[in-house]
Order: sequence, then C-alpha cells, then structure tokens
Amino acid sequence: MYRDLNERSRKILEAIIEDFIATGEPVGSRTVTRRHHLGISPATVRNVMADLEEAGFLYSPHTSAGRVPTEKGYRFYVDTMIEVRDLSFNLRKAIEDSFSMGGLGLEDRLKRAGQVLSATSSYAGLVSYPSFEATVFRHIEFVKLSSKKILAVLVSQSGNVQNKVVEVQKPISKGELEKITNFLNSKLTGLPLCEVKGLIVKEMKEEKALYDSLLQQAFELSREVFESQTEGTVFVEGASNILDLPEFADLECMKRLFRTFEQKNLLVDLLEKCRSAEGTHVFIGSEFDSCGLEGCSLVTSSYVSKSGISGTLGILGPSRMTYSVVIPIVAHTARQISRFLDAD
Amino acid sequence: MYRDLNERSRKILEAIIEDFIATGEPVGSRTVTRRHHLGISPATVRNVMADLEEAGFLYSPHTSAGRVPTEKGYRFYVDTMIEVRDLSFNLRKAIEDSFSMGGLGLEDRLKRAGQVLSATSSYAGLVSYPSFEATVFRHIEFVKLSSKKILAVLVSQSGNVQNKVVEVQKPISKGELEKITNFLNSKLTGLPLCEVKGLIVKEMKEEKALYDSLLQQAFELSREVFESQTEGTVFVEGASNILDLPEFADLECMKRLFRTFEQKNLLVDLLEKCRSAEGTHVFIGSEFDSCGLEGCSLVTSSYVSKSGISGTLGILGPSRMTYSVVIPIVAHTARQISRFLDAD
DNA sequence: CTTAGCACTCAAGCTTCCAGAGTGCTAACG
DNA sequence: CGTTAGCACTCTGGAAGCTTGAGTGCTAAG
Repeated sequence: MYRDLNERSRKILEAIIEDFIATGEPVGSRTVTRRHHLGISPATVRNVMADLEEAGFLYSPHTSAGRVPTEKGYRFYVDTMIEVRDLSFNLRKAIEDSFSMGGLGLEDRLKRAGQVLSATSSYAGLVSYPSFEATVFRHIEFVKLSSKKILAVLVSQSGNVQNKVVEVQKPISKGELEKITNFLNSKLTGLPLCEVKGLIVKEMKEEKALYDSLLQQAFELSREVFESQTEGTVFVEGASNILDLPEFADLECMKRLFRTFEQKNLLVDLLEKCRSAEGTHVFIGSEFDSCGLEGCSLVTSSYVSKSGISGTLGILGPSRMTYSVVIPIVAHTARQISRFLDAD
Repeated sequence: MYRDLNERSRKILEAIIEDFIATGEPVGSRTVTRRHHLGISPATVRNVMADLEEAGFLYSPHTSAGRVPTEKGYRFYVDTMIEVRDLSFNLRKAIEDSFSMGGLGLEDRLKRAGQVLSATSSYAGLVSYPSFEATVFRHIEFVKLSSKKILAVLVSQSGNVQNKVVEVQKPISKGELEKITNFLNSKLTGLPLCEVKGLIVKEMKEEKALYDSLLQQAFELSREVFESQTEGTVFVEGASNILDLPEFADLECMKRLFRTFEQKNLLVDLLEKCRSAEGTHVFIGSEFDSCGLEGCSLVTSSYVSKSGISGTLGILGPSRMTYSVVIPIVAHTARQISRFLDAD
C-alpha cells in the first residue's frame, strides 16, 4: 500500500505532519525547507507534496494554502513514524503523584486519573467507571425504608457500591430481612456478578416447587436488585481545554462539542467500544463513531485488575494531537490504575 | 424609588421589556407604538424612553439602536409587573408525568426533575442533591475490604447512600466490626447528621478515660467516616439549550459558559446560596455571584420534605427570560419533589 | 403636553483593493 | 533525468470606503 513512499517522501511527510501538529497552520513547501534541513529546494518539496496529495496523505484546503494531513496521513504517521518517547520525568511524576494520595475511594481515584490525563496532555481526559457486571459479589445489605420500600446496597469485591430502592408487594419484617441478607451473602459471596444473575433465575425456578416463602422472597428481592443495575458512568475532565484550539474556534464546532460532552452516554459507549483491545490504541477522526467529535482523535487504554475489574480511559483531543506525548501518558496512567486496583 | 413612574411610563417599560424578551433585539420607539396600541406617537415614546433611561431602567447599546432593559429594569418588571400565570395544562402535565413513574431512586428522580425543568423551559435545569448534613441518620454498615481497609456505607432516613473507604491502623476482626456496627446503629439512629458529628467528638473525649478499646475503635472509625462527607452534587440538564440564544452567539461567551458548566462545584455553591429563602426566587444578572454567567438569570425554589431533607432546584437562562412562564414551572417542580420525598 | 419633521449617528453589510503565502508549470542546469 | 530557479496565477484575509436602515434627539408647531 505504501510501497511508493521512498525515504525522502517519508521524511517530507513526517516534517509536514509534525509542523502541522505544532502550529495548526497548513504547511507550505518553503516552510518545510526552512525548518527541516533536508538539502532540497522548495520546488522539489512541491513535487513530492503533489505526489503525497495524490496518494491521499495530504490535502490543501485551497489552492494557495499549504498542505494539511488527512486521516490517512495521520494513520500512517502514527503507525510507522512515531517514536513513542519515554515519559519525561515531570510527567511521570505528575501521574504517579496523583496516585500516591491515600484514602480515596474508587470513584475519587478515577476522577483524579481523569484530571491528571487532562492536565498532563492539555486535552480532555476520559475515564470510564468499571462495568459493574464484570465485578465480583462481596456483600449485599438491605435497609428498610418504609413498610414496602427497601434499600438494597450492593458491594463488589473492589469496594464499588451500588444501591437501589426496591418496592415489594407484601411487607417484610426486619427479622425476615436479616435472614434474607445472611442467606444471600453466604450463597453469593465470591461469585462474579454476571453469574449471580443467572444463578438467581435458576434457583427461583427450582425453589418455586418448595413453597418456602422466605426463600422465594429472597430471590424475588435479589432479582429486582440485580435486574437493572445502572451501567455506565464516565468522568470527563478538562473538556474546556479543547476550546482554545484554533480548529474549534467556530461557533458551530463549539456547539457541537458542547452537546456531545453533555451526552455522557455517548462517551460511555465510545469508551466501551474501545475496551476490547489490550494495550494503547489510537483512533483517528472517523475511525471511531464520533457523533459530534469530527476532527478529533482518541487515544485509549484499558485498565484491568487481577480480580477482573476493568474499564477504559483515554485522552480526547484534536486529530492534530501530540501523539508521541499522549500515548505514553495514557499507557502509564492505565498501568497506575491497574496497580491501584490490585493493591487492595 | 419608583415614584416618578406614572401609569404610561410603566406601560411603555413593560412593552419594551416584553418585546425584548420575545425578540432579543433592542426595541425602538416606532416598534413600541406599532406592536402595542397605546394611542401615542413614537416621539412621545421617545421622550418617555429617555426618562426611563435616565432612571436606569433602560440603556441603548449605541445611539442608533433601540433600548434594552437593564438589570434594574428586569428587577422592576419581575417585582411589579409580572403576572405569574397558571401553568398551562400541557406544562403541568409534563411535570407531573415525569413524577408519576414509579420505582426510581432519589438520584434518578432528581435527574428527571432537571430534565423536565430544561425541557419545559428550554433553558438549563439545575437540581441540587440534598445536603447530606441536613438528613437524619438511619443506618451504618461496615464491609471489610482487606485487613486494613474498611468500606463504610452510610444510609440516611430518606434512602440517600454515601460510602467511604477508611484505612485503619490496626486490623479489626469481623466480629469486632459487627459489634461496632450494632453499637453505632443503636446509638445514632434517628439523629440528624449534623448532631452525629458533634456527639462523636464529645463521646470520644469521655470514653478515652474508660480505655475500652472497642468503643474507642468504634468512635475512631465513625469519626473518619463522618469527618469528610463529600458534599454537593448537582444535576445540570439541557445546558446546551442556551447555546442557540443570540446573546451567547459569540466565541468568548460560549467558552465562558462551557467552563462554568464544567465546574460543577461553582453551581453547587450557587444553588446552596439560594437555598435559604423559601418560595420561588428570581436572581438577575449580577444579583447572584455569577462567575462566568454574566447576562444570565436564575429562578430557584427549594424543596423540603417533612423529614428535613432539602435542596434547591432552578432554571438558568438569559436575563432575557420568559419569567412569567419559568417561575411557575420552577415552583411546581419544587412542590412535586417535596411531595415525592414525603411519599415515603 | 404632544407630535411632526428633520438632521444626525451608528452598526452592519457590501464591495473593492491590496498584500502575502503558496502553488503549478516551464525551462534551464548539472 | 532528477532538481531547481523563475514566473504567472490563485486564493485568503484584512483594511478601507461606501451605502443602507434603523433609531435618536432636538425644535417648532399644534
């Protein structure tokens, strides 16, 4: 596919992309020769640029502007040219410091991770809350709110808490509730949540025959609790960092961004889709389903704990992104979260 | 203060403000006479307008534009001219319908309230989470996460849940933890949370002398839990509604708004400050400390349950807001939330 | 006191113009 | 034959000037 690109063309493409990333302005042939000493004249560069445009790596906004990378151009750059540098001492320190503070719960921790992503990259940081489904049951607790309303508090192995108000048909006494609690805790502890659901449905069918009303109530209750666990939270930090970039200095663009960031569920889906892959990944422009995020790129990485909790984090910025800096930031932050989760 | 305003001046001021609210364009003398049949000529209107400008109710953006209301103008309008209409059938229905759906927890309920505020007004809806401080203790539960990490789950009378991970110095056994749980629950149930804090500090001093290590641990633990309850969540819905208003069709304005909406804690504080007052209140422009919300008005109302839970909700929009519609929407929504809270 | 008339002002939109940056092509050069 | 200098051409963006329309303030007459 790229066989036509000789060394010189690659050098020139790289120069153009890096200049554009740095300045945001279309890059002309003269600029290339001035800033990078390639030992060739602007005219030669022009010839090569015409070829690169032909090949789909560049395009010109209009005849008398310089060239700008296309998505294909960025993709080629990211895949074959980037040298992922080590994190600078300062960045590494910034990330690790944000994890050294003790006594924070999972939620605060993830939020901080988002903040550090945003602060170190100066783009927007996204961190998804681990899917509750994937976690392991540790403890359930019922608190009676009124005669027919019961609050269920569900705790996962990782200390993640979810709660839900359940309305029951006939009142359950405090004693019964306690028995149900003990029964469920002894029965379910240590099971992955996804299995818990199946188990309950199965047991309900079997127990039906036994007519043990307490057990029946227990299952009825837990079915309600596990049935509709709210999924999907995402922390977005530093979205306003993106505002000052020249590529979004336009009313319509900005409205679009604003609207997209308002719909958290879009972002949840976005990160969810990126979860599958291991390692750090770069999605450029239309490579991800970017409703309202045209002209953006997303660098993601997943975090996973030994106990199976997993989620995704990433940095969202313009396609004109300093990939070589952002990629190690994302990778390192994901590693730190994983480590934190295992530390329990 | 307003003694100089005769009936005619008031009529003209009202006409100007209502026209401006409707169109967003500065209102000229000719427009006033055309749209409202006051039986006077544009020249007369001009004279009156000059007086109104003198008095600080109006100003002109420049000599050859019409007049625009000042904050003082809006204030006068809201205080003395507005007739708060009853809610139209449709609006009332929309609000009540959003409360008729059963089985939602407090959080979802408040979020929905925000959505309905935003949808019915087409501005932004804000709803603050009730202050945990003001609620009544119902139940505490400890779950051991690891030898030194304990998850505390705190439930208020209203079914509001907060949780916190606490790190302890020396390991606590499961049995001890259970005793502590029982002890605290029997001791604290029914107390307002603000009193709980004081109580714990007091008891800790007294118990110190007794050297009962279990009790000491109990208090130590609960002190940590109650010490730093995270306060302040606010649901912001439909912020992007504001984007299409002509008064914010400007890059700088929009960035400011974006940044302000990103800092939820600012909005929390804002609503918190408005909580004190009972009934529905209108804050115009600089009347509230609107960091980044210049040119906006805020209509708020507090919701209170019999059990003492309270919070604030409101609609944030441009100062050029359809107050006569927004005020009853806010008032009715607050009533509905209060009713819902009491229904437990 | 009200109003018609008039001169004046100002913003916004339009055209025109110019400078600057960059291109593509061609012809000369090593 | 690849490379380069030169040149004509194109296009954007900003500045300057012009026009239009809406609206005002003032004055003098009703």
